[in-house]
Amino acid sequence: MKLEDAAEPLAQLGNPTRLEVVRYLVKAGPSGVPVGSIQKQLKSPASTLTHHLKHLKGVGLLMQKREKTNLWCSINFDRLHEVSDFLLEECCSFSLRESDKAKTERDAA
Amino acid sequence: MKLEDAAEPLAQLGNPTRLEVVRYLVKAGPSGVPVGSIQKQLKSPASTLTHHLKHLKGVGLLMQKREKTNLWCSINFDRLHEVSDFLLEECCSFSLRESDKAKTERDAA
DNA sequence: CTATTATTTCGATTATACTAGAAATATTTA
DNA sequence: TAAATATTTCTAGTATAATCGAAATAATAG
Repeated sequence: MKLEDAAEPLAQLGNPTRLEVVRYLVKAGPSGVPVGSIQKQLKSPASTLTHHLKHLKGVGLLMQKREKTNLWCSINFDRLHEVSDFLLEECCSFSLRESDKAKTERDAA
Repeated sequence: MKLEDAAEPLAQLGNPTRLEVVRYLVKAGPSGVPVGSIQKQLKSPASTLTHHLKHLKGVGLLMQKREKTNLWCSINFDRLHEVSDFLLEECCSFSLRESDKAKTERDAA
């Protein structure tokens, strides 16, 4: 995953309300929950919630599927994984290099 | 790490310029680099960069240490790890529960 | 003390994000 | 078709963020 592609999802996850939505959807699992359930859970006005869901959908973190009157929302686990992987690569890339350096130093001694 | 504590660092990482700063600092390792090096690398105006560094410092992702005329910046690896761990917990928590559910279903059969 | 280099603060501009009520739309049920 | 429920769009106010030049400050070297 490229930096430019990681920045947007990270920014979206950086909003407390949206992060709560994500946490709630992760707990809900692949089947997801209707918008209304999220609304009740977060006690958020419907229009505000719609706004946030649009953002999450926009960066591919959210999937939606209509069934009867309800719109079911679920997390795109793959996408969320990509983002966390990106961060993990970023913050662990030095540790790896450090190990190499340590090895190099041992070899030199 | 609590959701409220994760949202702010995530938001800061969500800015492309700051994410580049972070990536550059990760590559630089624990010793870090002076502000001026980041400035040259990113070709960012000094005042803009200062602004972004202040943000990263504000959420504990950046550490600074003066030495002669230079101000050396380095990543707080622990903090960055905390953030990526938070995301990882979020996106993996279901997989775990799914395994449990699958086991439960097998047991029931 | 002066000059030099590094970095920050100030200030102003412009852009983007958050919030939420009211009205509109969509979908199902009676 | 009418009523009920779920969700979205519209709209607008308010707040926060990004940008960067110019001037100010900090730290050292000569």
